[in-house]
Amino acid sequence: MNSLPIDRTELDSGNSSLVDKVETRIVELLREQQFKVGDVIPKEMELTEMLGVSRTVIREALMRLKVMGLIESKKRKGSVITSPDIFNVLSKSMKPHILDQETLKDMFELRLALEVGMADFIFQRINDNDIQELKEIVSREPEASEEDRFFIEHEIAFHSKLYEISNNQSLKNFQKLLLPLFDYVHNSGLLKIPVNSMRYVSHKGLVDVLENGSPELFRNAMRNHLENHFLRLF
Amino acid sequence: MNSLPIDRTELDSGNSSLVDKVETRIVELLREQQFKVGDVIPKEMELTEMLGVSRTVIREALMRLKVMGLIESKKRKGSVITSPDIFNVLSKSMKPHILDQETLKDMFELRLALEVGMADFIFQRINDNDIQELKEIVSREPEASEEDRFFIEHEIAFHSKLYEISNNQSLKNFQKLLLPLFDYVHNSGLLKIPVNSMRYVSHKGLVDVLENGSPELFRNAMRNHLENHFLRLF
DNA sequence: TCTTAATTATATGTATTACATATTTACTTG
DNA sequence: CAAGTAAATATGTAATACATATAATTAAGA
Repeated sequence: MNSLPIDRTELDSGNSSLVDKVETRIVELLREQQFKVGDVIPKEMELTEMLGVSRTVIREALMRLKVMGLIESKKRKGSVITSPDIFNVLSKSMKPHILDQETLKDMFELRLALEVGMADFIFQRINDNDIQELKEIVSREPEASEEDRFFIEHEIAFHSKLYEISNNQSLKNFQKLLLPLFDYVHNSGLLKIPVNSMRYVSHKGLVDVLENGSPELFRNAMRNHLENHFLRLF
Repeated sequence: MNSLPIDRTELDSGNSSLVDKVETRIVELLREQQFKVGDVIPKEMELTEMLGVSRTVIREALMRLKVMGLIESKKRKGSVITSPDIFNVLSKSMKPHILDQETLKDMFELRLALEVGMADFIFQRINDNDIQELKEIVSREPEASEEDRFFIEHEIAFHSKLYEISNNQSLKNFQKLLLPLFDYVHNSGLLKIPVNSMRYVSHKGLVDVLENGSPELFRNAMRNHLENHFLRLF
């Protein structure tokens, strides 16, 4: 394996540092050479020689790839290509206290859109066991207007199960990622109208639709179930 | 500003390196001290003293925060807190040639769910100008079954406008992020049935619903419009 | 011969030091 | 007082040394 040294002339530069270039170059390299998940990439020292920069720079570039989830490094073994768990990556920058309000609101909306829109996947993949589980979850729910904290827990349990049924790992991860944001958004005063725990369509109602209805009916039911959230936004 | 040195005892360790701990500690610090967007954080040398580790380690930790978009660093000035553009962060790890097939499929599904689910936001925020623009886009579309490349461009133009109407920046960024994936997925042989450019509901049909219909009708129309994509998945 | 324990080699992880570079601040000089 | 120049400062890059974990190999023991 071979490669030309990094071009240090400041043609494009002004904003791109040496590490920037090296990072880009390494990613190019990995693609050119058709590296696949599981392959070990060249050692740090090999890269320093190939690109003609110090190990410090190589390490910072590799560190970035690591943070992005593109590689994992192990002592003695070197670094290997990994398929990034992109939502895990995202979760790293999801610090509610740092995200600006607009983004928080955006994410909140995104969640609502997803839950309404994933009806077809749920219907395609749901089985009798899932229905049973959902019924059990519903049966364990307390009567309306109990402990707030308690209420939210059951809310999460139910909706998490739906994500699970979707059998879409990225979607599941996305939800896990969004959960911590909700508390924050709920308490941030970001939404206009205070929360109203009365729901137009209950969890039980949703299960009924899942059992006997259609994706179309479910979308509408879910939309109604989330009515309060939508109202708070508009 | 003050802080105890990092605890180097390998209590939890086994997986967490020194940089891991330092990274966590710095984020804690920023939260404890209520740092807000725009604030400059302590200099690298201050941090080395505060935490009792080398500048190398501090730099690697800061580098991570930089990659996550939590800070930006400028020479002489130091590092300042920034509100992360989370989808820009995400785009960094979105290398289609590295993502595994399952994730690609997941993302494809995620897009479909979003477009069906965002009906309420579109309806809430659409205005007459938007309708006009959409009509113009539709009027510029070629007859069915023309150049494939051409067809896709118009497809993108139309759907991008919908995201725009949603007035949700994160959603827009998300779409921009997903676009490059589609070519890849389309050509990857990942989906079962070949693409069929015939659509059950046309773009013109969608605009009609936007003008005279309801969110509910629009969800169904969009679901039908995307029928081929759903079919290819199931 | 096979299993297990000790040894070694290797690549990443951490530390230290030095110098480069950009940019703000302060100073000098006309 | 303005303009240009020098100093100070914090990040960026480099080089080197040692620490540490672990894969690979070899040696020991059953």
